[in-house]
Amino acid sequence: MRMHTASCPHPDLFQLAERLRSKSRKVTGPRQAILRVLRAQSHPMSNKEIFAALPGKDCDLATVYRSMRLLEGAGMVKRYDLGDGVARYELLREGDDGHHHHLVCVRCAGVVEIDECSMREEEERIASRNGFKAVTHKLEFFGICPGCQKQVVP
Amino acid sequence: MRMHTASCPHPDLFQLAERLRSKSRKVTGPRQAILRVLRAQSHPMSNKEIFAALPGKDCDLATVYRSMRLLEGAGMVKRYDLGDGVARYELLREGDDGHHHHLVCVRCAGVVEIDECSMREEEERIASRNGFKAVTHKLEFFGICPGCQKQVVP
DNA sequence: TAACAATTGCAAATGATTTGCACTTGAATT
DNA sequence: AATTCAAGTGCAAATCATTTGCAATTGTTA
Repeated sequence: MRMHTASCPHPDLFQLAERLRSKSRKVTGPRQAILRVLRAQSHPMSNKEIFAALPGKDCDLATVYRSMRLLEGAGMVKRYDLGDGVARYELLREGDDGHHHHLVCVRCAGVVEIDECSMREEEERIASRNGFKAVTHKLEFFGICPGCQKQVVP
Repeated sequence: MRMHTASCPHPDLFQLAERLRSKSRKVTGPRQAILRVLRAQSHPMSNKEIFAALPGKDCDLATVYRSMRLLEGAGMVKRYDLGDGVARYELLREGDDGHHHHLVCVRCAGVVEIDECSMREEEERIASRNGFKAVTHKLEFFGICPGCQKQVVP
């Protein structure tokens, strides 16, 4: 299934490579291949999905795992947890913190990107009410998508 | 670390046992022990934590896992995902769907229960905007608790 | 109290993710 | 262009949380 929001312009590969180099990280073949895969998707992808989408067997699955952790640390991708115990990643644009949410279909696992987030006030309220600092949140929505609503289920 | 909100009256063991029997589930030793442990806590507990809190080695860890899944299916506990890949459970009162959120300290992992939830409208908005039905959400907050703010960190 | 499905313990199987280690390979430097 | 070496990689084995097969046990019900 495919449910895209407006295509968002991902950074080009050259820029991505520069971002890596600027952090004294090598721009290796596997990393380029992985970034190319991520650029082609606007939805979160799991390590396995990324691995499977590599055109030639460009690298080992372990390298995908390592690369994603590195890219996350470098602030180039953001990790999301969509409820099944699997990490998923989305490429970030420079300067973007990637804070947004997802609407996941519980039947087909299709994902819709939800760009607005109206939780800032709520965070402040919760922070001050409980004496916490630096309050953030994770929020994901779940439901049944239009396509799956038509499906007959037993 | 301990951060309790007002103590909430958990169902008594007799009532819990009845709820099990009414679903033709056996009220076994391990299950009673597990329910006793859950009753003593008002914060989500992982399977391991529950297992460790069993007074005598009342049962196998696998049995805790199986029991928690059963209790979840029976609507007697609710499962929460607090961001580390570990399932945690809280006992529910009869008729309560247990929908609420948590404020988790990223330093000490202490948990504060957040009882209000102002997301109903947001759910509706997101449902209608995207043609989804039965939209729900998962939301958890993270921050630094008062205690940890005082700690000196390198 | 017999009869039986529901439960349990134990060990082995999963599935996602990480890691040890010896072998490459970018990229900065001669 | 060749040298150098930390960073990166493949592969296999190790972890961690969780599940499952199976034979033995135990609530419940008749």
